[in-house]
Amino acid sequence: MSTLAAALKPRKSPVQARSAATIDALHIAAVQVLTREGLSRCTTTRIAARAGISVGSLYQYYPNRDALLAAVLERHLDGVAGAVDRVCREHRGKPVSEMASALIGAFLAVKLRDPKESKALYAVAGERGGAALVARMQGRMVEAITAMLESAPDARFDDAAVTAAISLNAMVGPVRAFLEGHAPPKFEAGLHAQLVQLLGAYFQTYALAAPSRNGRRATF
Amino acid sequence: MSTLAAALKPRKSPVQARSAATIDALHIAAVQVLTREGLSRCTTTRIAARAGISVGSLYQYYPNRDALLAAVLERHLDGVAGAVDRVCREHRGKPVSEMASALIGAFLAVKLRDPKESKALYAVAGERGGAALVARMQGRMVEAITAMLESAPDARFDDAAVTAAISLNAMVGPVRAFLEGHAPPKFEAGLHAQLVQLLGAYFQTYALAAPSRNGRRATF
DNA sequence: AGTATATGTGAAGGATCTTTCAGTTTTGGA
DNA sequence: TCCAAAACTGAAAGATCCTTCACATATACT
Repeated sequence: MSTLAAALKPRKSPVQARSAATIDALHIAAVQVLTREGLSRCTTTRIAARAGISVGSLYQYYPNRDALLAAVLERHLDGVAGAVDRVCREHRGKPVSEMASALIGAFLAVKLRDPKESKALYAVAGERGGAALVARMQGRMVEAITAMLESAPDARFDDAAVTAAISLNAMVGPVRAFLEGHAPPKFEAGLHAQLVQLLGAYFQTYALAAPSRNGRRATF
Repeated sequence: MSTLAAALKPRKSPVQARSAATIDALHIAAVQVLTREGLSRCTTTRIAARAGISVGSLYQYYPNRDALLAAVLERHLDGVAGAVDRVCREHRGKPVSEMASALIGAFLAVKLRDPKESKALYAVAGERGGAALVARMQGRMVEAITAMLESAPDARFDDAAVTAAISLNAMVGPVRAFLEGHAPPKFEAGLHAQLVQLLGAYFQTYALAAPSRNGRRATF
């Protein structure tokens, strides 16, 4: 384990129920301060105050500010990656159009469950510790999507990993734009449908020629 | 003009050639410090030192740190939006497949011209002043793409603005993932081709039925 | 009840950062 | 050459912020 990684690890684990509640309060407060004040003003003092505890308590569980923020981000990303993992496993062997629809549905569901949290954590994801976490989680998701794609009965991908990475990020882009507030008003209403159309069309590009239907291997 | 907006405006304009050089040096130094130290350690003192000038000079042109960073971001985004504006105007009336290819080519060209700068400025884009700038530029680009899409002879979009916004961000997502380093190794090689395939397929989804070719109105 | 352990407290030291301003140097033109 | 305007300088004041630590309180268990 590198020194840098160690510097972001939690300091000690909760034993009594009381401390678990404290940690929860810290995570919630961190997101709140993040949304209300921004990353630069998201200080340990403010987080602790909002959580209703003292700064000292914060430092019993996290060695520094970044470690706390990283923990909050990790919990969030873990939820997202978990959801993607699950759908991908559940849709192996299904037609690619179903894969697209299911993947998007699951991703949107987790990301939009708590939009404020999702939005706030983008700032953390850009920092030193956050970038590494995001990279790890992206890897996990790409792996899951890749495995799903390779199991498609109606398509063959020459490099499923690349297709998976493109798909994931083609989905991430619009969702992020929506969460961050850049986006025309009618954007939200059509988001799900448009993403399904986008990924659906992309996947069909790799479709195997079907005898009865007029599916075709499109080239651009 | 709001007080907040005024607080991010440059303080005075360069009169002699010397000061224009100083401002350039500041912008370059800001990006360098940003990449080497990260946003939180990207301080006025460090930027000035790297630029080879004193802190006082910095404050003659920008009222505060955020104003400088916003100016750097604005210059960058203006370049990107300008490039997109241009291609979109040049490809009105062309088939959608050409639109997709050209749009992606232009976007990739500006964004990858100086990858370090592009990457570094993501952090700035997330801050208070940056978000507003990004929103403005996104609006400009979406407008340009919308106009282009509506001029397509071989497709009809029921809501071109939404399609434009989705397209833009479906492109932004993967490019950002690449620049930030989350991405499998073979990602870069296929990035351009894959994006063309992605947007091309998406646009074809709105294609008008062509009498001679086997273009079809796909539904998912 | 008594004790060991877990948890919580918050003032204060030390480290940056931001921003100002009184004074110095450079430039362009008379 | 000489001066007024433009540009530059950098030490220092003021404002946070991070983190620690000596001490207080709560909990679980005997």
